[in-house]
Amino acid sequence: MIKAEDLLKSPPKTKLREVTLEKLCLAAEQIFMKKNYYNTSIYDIVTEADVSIGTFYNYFPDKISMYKYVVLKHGQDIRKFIAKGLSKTGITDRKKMEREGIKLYLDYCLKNPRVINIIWQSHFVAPELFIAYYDNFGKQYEKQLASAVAVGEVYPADLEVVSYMLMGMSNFLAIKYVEFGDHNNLTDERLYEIVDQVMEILQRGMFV
Amino acid sequence: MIKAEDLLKSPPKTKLREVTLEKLCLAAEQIFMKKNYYNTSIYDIVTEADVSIGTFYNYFPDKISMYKYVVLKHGQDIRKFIAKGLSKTGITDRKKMEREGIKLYLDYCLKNPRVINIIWQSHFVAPELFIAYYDNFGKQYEKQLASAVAVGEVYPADLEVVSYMLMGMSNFLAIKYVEFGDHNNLTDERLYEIVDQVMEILQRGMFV
DNA sequence: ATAAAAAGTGAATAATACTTCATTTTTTTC
DNA sequence: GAAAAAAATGAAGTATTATTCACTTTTTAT
Repeated sequence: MIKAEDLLKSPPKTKLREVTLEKLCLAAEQIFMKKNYYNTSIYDIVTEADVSIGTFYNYFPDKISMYKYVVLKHGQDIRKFIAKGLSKTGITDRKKMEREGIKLYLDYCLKNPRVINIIWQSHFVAPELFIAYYDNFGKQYEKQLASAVAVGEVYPADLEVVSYMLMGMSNFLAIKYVEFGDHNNLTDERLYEIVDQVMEILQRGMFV
Repeated sequence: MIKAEDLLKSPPKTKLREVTLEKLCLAAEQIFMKKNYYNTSIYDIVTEADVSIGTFYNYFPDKISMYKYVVLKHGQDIRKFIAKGLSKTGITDRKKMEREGIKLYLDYCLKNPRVINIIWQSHFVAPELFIAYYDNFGKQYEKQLASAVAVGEVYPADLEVVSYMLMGMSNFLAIKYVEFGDHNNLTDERLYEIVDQVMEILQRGMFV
């Protein structure tokens, strides 16, 4: 299993090294998202980060390693955001949790409008990361669903299929309403309406 | 609205021009899928197509136009495949149609294992195509759902949300079972099991 | 058969960008 | 505060590749 830290030329031990690494990452994130991996030059990154080209190679062995580093970090970020958001509410009812989870996911995408883009890029910049990302997400989903089934809150089913269904739904809704549309126009009420729609179908199905 | 034909340097009027164009497209499709847009050089394409570099520029003004051409053609292909497959069955019941539609979509992805890949690439190679593709697909979905609502086969709902939910599901299942897994190991029975799982949830929901 | 039009060719051009490394600057240590 | 270690620098090397264009070959039309 690939770890973000293994992609660095050496682990940041000093304060300065930490600061510069952070500058580089923020810049890379920014530009990888705005343009894309292949249209982003190292010159672009170091210019935005306000360091020299040599410095870049002081931290990462090559361009692809830096990209992977950023993607892995971002994945951690989303998961943390949702996990924290969920635990804060104290909800245990699975249906309410699902609702809140979808809401939190869309929220995150709204606050970081291009985050899906950067993760989706990995689909063909570094496919193994893409697979690992959704595998991971999916497995966690499955686990939670399994315990919900155990206490009779969710119908027994092939939970792998169910988790990919749910991930697909959330992802496409995020793409539609955050990326396609003008996400500044997406009010909180509208977001709740969308989530409610989804929940209604997950509750009683779509066919009469 | 961008049309595939407008991307050609001139419309193929002679037989020879049609043949060479087809050779180029097949080669490009092949390689764009195996590698990706940015890792594919024009030299790669013309070598596979067994023509010269000059010939390439005889047909397309540049690399991006050729890519767009291939994506647009592929989009037409999928839609035709599903529409034809559906009309052949003669089904009118919306639930059965949905089932068959999802099955056909996964079938298409199985037969063209990297087709999602090439369309998803457009997400950041040519975002306007990506948006148009799903917009189009989604609108058609909506229309069909609307008539199903009219005859009382589907619950009234925000059909835009519903169609993106359905597209997201299908896409992610295709990715999971066609791309991630070893798609040669995916039997027809397993495919039907997956579709049945989906339908069960769309029928009665997932929450007890 | 011949002239004109269409199609094909590939060497040369031009531009971009990844990466290296010898040197300089800054920070830390004693 | 001097020596050593860490970090930063950016010009130069190397490589790739999209695109052009003057020329050749093939096809079509008369």
